[in-house]
Amino acid sequence: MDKEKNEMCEEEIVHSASVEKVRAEMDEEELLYDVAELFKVFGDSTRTKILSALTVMELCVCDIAEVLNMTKSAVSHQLRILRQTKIVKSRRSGKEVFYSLDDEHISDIYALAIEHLKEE
Amino acid sequence: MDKEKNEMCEEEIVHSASVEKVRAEMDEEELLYDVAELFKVFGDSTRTKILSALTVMELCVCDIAEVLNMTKSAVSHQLRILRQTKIVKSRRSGKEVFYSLDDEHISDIYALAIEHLKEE
DNA sequence: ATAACAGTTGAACATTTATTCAACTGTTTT
DNA sequence: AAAACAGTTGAATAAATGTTCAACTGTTAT
Repeated sequence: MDKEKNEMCEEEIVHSASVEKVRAEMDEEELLYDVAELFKVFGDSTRTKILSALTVMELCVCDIAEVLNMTKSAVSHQLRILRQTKIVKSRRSGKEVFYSLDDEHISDIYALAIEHLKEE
Repeated sequence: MDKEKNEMCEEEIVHSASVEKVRAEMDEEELLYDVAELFKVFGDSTRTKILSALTVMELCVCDIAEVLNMTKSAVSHQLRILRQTKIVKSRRSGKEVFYSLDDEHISDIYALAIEHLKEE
């Protein structure tokens, strides 16, 4: 069943040439989903705080919680997301688990955003 | 009222030196909120699709809706977010409103993310 | 003036997601 | 072996967010 007139432009009225050109030249849909997923990870202030802290030095969960003034549980949940996306890595040392940045591309993207925001 | 023992590390056990160093050297909290807000805009596949399409060429709302196979309303809502954050700009031409990329820093960040994802 | 179309907007709805809470694992110390 | 601590995890709750729907504005054509 077709979409209603009110919700979709008529074939004739749409700039068909533009639509076709864009469809041919824009990035693959799958890649664009991945881009969104990647940025989603940075789109939370708890996680940007964790990343900023880890830019300074390696830290255990307890120290991150102390720096952010949050519970270990909340921090751990966010660290799991950062670990799963390969943005941070962890190593155990006795009872403690130390986290550090894993991906340098990520630092570059992060730094570029900071630079952009500071310029305003 | 203090947080419960179970939820916050004891002062003595936390690595106080690390915590102080990180607190002194990490980015300002306000900046980190802004970073998160900026990335949040890229953290949605509808918006990454719109940005990828506008990288190819300027487009009216109707064409974007056609390319993404979405309603004009849904696209317009997302365009508003991109406009408010100064990532895209618009110009009216008759009945149509054309959108294009506004900020080149943004294109750089976007390109860096694409590059990162393509390398894997 | 009226109809038709492009686009916008607010409210409702559905989905996602961050934090809390409680229970759990693993390591060290006594 | 038991207690103590660091960290993890799943379920529940609360908050944020994307899409739909319907009504609206603004422009052009009849």
